[in-house]
Amino acid sequence: MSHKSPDPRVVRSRQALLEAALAELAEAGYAGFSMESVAVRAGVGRSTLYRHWNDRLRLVADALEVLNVQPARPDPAAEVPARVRVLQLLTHLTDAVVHGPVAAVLPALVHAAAQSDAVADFWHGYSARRRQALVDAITAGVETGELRPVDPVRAAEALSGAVFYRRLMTDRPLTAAEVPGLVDVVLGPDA
Amino acid sequence: MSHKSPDPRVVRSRQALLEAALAELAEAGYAGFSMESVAVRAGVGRSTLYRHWNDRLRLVADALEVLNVQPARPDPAAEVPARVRVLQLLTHLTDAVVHGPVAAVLPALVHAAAQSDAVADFWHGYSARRRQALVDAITAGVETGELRPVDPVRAAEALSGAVFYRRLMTDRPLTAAEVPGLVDVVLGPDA
Amino acid sequence: MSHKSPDPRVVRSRQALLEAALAELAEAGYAGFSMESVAVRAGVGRSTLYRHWNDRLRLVADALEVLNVQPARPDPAAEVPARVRVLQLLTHLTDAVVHGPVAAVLPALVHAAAQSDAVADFWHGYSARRRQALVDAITAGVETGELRPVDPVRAAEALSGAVFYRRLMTDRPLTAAEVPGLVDVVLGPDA
Amino acid sequence: MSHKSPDPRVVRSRQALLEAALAELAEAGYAGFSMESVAVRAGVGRSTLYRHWNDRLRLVADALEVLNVQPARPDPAAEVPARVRVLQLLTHLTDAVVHGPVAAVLPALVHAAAQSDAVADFWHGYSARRRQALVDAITAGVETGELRPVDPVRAAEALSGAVFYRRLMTDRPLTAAEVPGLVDVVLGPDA
DNA sequence: CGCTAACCGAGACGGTACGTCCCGTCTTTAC
DNA sequence: GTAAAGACGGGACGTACCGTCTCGGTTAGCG
Repeated sequence: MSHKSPDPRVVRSRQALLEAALAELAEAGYAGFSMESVAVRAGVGRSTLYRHWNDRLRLVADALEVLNVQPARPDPAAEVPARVRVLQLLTHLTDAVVHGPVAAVLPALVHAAAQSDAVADFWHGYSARRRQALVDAITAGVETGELRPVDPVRAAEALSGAVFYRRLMTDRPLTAAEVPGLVDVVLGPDA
Repeated sequence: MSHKSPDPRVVRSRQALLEAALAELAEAGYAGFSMESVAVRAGVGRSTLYRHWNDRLRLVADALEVLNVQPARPDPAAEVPARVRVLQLLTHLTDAVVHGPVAAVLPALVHAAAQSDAVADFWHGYSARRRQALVDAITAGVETGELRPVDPVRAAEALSGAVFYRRLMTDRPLTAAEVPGLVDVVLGPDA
Repeated sequence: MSHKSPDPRVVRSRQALLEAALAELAEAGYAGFSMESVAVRAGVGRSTLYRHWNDRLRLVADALEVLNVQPARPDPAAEVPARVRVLQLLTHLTDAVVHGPVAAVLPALVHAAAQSDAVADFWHGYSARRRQALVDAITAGVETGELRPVDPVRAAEALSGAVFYRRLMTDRPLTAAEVPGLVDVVLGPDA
Repeated sequence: MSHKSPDPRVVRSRQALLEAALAELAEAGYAGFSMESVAVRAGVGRSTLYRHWNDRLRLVADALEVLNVQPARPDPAAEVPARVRVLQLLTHLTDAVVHGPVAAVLPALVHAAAQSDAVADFWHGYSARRRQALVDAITAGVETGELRPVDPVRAAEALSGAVFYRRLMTDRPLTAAEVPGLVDVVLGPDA
């Protein structure tokens, strides 16, 4: 059971590089993303960068893992109504998709995922986890009869989809004010 | 009365370059899009390419215009039920998003639109037109009472959004078989 | 026996181009000499330039012909002493090699002559004519006994050579004040 | 006491590039001198060339340093008569100017010196050193009374000048057979 | 506590693509 | 019918990064 304790220098370098990569991604976009800049930004030799990631897309994927923080699971005792929970989640997504750290990188991510399996894995997993929270909330609402009996998976896709659609295929991303109307359409109007 | 007929050489070059640019975009994505490759692909001198477009993004935008073909408006006399019309449109989109000519450039397009206003204009306009057909169909259905009274715009976004969502944020694009289920969720189950 | 009367436009173009070529040569040197610039300078289409000269070196050579004006032959009745005549010629050369129109072009000419037979022909001929005046003067002086019995050809080469040597192989071209000293060395001191 | 030992790769590249530059200069002249060709000739990446010299003229100047080898000073004990020494030097020059390594680059050198101070410094220095040997020999001869009392500097210029003149301004460079005649003219006939 | 192995930065290396400039040839249009 | 305009393929320019590599210099942790 040898605990290969990691060299602290390695830890330091990796950390600095991941942060630098994220910053570079946000600033320069995915096109325009330069390994050189990342290394400089991190105050690290270019060779050190390549020692840890010889694939720029893996670097990007790893850097994005840091964003991979789930919105807190609801306190099961909190007994929030399903519809409210859905509104919370969607409002959060609506915001994240415009102002969050992922926002800056979103179009690049969509593109990169089409080029690299590693990025695709990350991105699909990330999306799946986000979506799952929505599915759970809808499922709960359907089970308690609070919501009409929709297919929760399909409904979650429609709801999330609308948010991303407005962000990526139109010039006006969804606003918080429009979220209730969206929920009405998919889950039925508030009783 | 001068007809300023354009130099045929110019016509030939422009055409070849636009086609090449589209092919390059589909194959290499937006990052990885190389002016050099486009010129070679078009069998045209590199300087000729730069003579016509010294901005890669304008080239991409111009190249995409070729995709800008309207789906035929429905024959108003055809009297197709609204739900069927929606299913037709969505099934077509589901397919287009995976196999159509746009499919190949879709992720690149999303990325490029984030970099260039010209590309964004094209892409948003293109999406808006597609969406409008859906909005029209839903509106008609709601007016005749055939569909439940949803906000047609929101509904169209949810439906289109789901299709793009599955294409870009998951590893399993929506299949034709899943379309009816999706429509059930948003427009209510078939009576 | 038709006298192909020359198109006046052609005359005009040729003239403008030759002047422009000379100016360009003086300004940009032989390296840096651009056909494009010459055409622009002459206010003439680039194709017009190539119609008349498809070889840049021929253009240069032709442009230089304009400089090919002989210093006036001495009035034979003027009876200038040979030594004075030599001093006149050398002083003129000393000046021409620094301030004259040829001066600007001199190093380029030497170089170009090594690359192009056409330029070499011009340049060698030009030099020969200049030198001949010197040879004639020296020959006359030797014949009259005014100068010591030197080989006039060799002497002319030594005198001219010294002037060019100082211009091209040192950073201090020969000055007018140094000319008499030079003549002393080659033709013997003034009696 | 750090010996900052130079990277052997750098040494190798620089050496190869300098040789290639000289060869290119000899072959293509100064105009026609192509950085690209130099890199190819040296079997070195183009970027490596630019890493070391981003200025073509500095490259040329550096490349010429290799020619900068002094002709052996005469053995002072050798007691060669001044006239013989002069003949030796001039014959050597006559040959060097046609067949030597400098010969190949001579016209290019004259031109390049007019463009670049660095090249000019090299070239003028090089010429000065060559000339000095001649000046020394003549001075010695004048002091011993072996030669008539000429200005040694002027005489050296006339002698060297004649050699270069014949090489650069005529189509028949001076031959060894003509050297004695030249010396006769400048230093007086052999007693 | 000193040695060895790893990790480090610096940066050279051969490349590729960039966007610009000019080449010399050519076609088209205007006078 | 000639000239001007300018498109064409081509090639070199000098720059920026790429990903690989060699180089000494440090630093860590094991023995």
